[in-house]
Amino acid sequence: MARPKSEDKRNAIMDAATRAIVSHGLGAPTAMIAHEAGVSNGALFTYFETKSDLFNQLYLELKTGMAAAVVVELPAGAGVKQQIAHMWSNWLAWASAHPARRRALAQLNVSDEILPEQRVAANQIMSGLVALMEKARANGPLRAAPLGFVVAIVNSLADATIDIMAHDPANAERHCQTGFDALWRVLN
Amino acid sequence: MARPKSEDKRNAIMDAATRAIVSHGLGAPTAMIAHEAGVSNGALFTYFETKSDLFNQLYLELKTGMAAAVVVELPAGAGVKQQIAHMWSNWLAWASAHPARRRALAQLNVSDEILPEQRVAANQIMSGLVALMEKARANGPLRAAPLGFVVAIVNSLADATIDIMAHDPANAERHCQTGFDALWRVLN
DNA sequence: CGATAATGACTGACTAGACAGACAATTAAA
DNA sequence: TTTAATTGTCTGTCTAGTCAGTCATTATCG
Repeated sequence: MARPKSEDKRNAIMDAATRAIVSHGLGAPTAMIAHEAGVSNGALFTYFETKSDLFNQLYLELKTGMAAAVVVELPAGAGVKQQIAHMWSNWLAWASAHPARRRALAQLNVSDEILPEQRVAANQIMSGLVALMEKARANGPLRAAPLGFVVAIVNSLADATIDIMAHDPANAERHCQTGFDALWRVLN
Repeated sequence: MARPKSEDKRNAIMDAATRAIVSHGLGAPTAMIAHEAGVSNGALFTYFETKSDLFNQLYLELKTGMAAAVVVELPAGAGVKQQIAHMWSNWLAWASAHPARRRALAQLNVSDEILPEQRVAANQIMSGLVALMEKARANGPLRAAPLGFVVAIVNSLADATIDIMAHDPANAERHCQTGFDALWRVLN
């Protein structure tokens, strides 16, 4: 197999792309990303066919990482409210710990660079979470609403909460709680 | 004196920019915008110093238009809940009537092309609305939260509702109501 | 009221720079 | 020695913004 590709370098490129997107948007030059990753311009294209390909893979990877973080130590036996609270806390903790990843993901989310099939794949990764939301709203006022609507609402509440936490970290804990209370009022 | 600038052309450029942003993001070439507006490449730069300037003015104009639409026929004497409901209905009606404007505004909102002073100006335009939200949450569970958090939550709920309405127009009326109910549960 | 001068909007070809991706040469693993 | 990763230069393309020249409009004259 001759010289193997290095997982480290791939990760370095991913990280560099994340940072470059935060600071320069999706217009960030590939040369900048490569340089930031400590890799030559050309090497980037041995790991990713095109810039668009890089962004699509990054999108999926960020989303996967986020989904994994959200379900960490989820109390399987606990009630729905407790599970949702746990998920909420994990989610916001992830966003606080990785602000760059979260912001890059937000940019990729609204971009038309991301192929529909990648979005579908990303949604499947979140399926466990979606099932949880499905349970949470089953007997509440949103029981008749489309599931997609519920997911969108939860997402947007999380985004708003994450924003205020990032903006006022001193009261992050309180904002997290406030956000959850609001979420629970919406669902029940 | 001499040939006056045409308000029509300015509007044509704004409209073209709106459409171009929706279809090609903020990377839409100025040449495309000019062409779409039926105006020469150079003329665009007699109306707007730079591309960034165009986007900043467009941002402010879209936001102003939205704010104006939201307060149309606001029942001054009515209770807070009724006023909020009216505002909500106006807001979503505006978004349904002008999907391109709404999507372009969303893109501009998350862009770093928009100068902070423009954001401040935009917020001042929305001040009447913000005052209304302030009243609505005054005795509810969010009474201790920062006003910015409340605004962000309302915004995000509106966005989620607008999305589902756009995606499933047949049930738009019902989704609008569901969204408002959720909003009211959050505020009270 | 013509005629002409002054103004500045308008045109579209042009430029300078940036960028994605290709490639020939080099290096390192197998 | 073979294979493939890696390098950094190179190229063709694209784009924001410029500019010399044109043309519509208004102001000011005799």
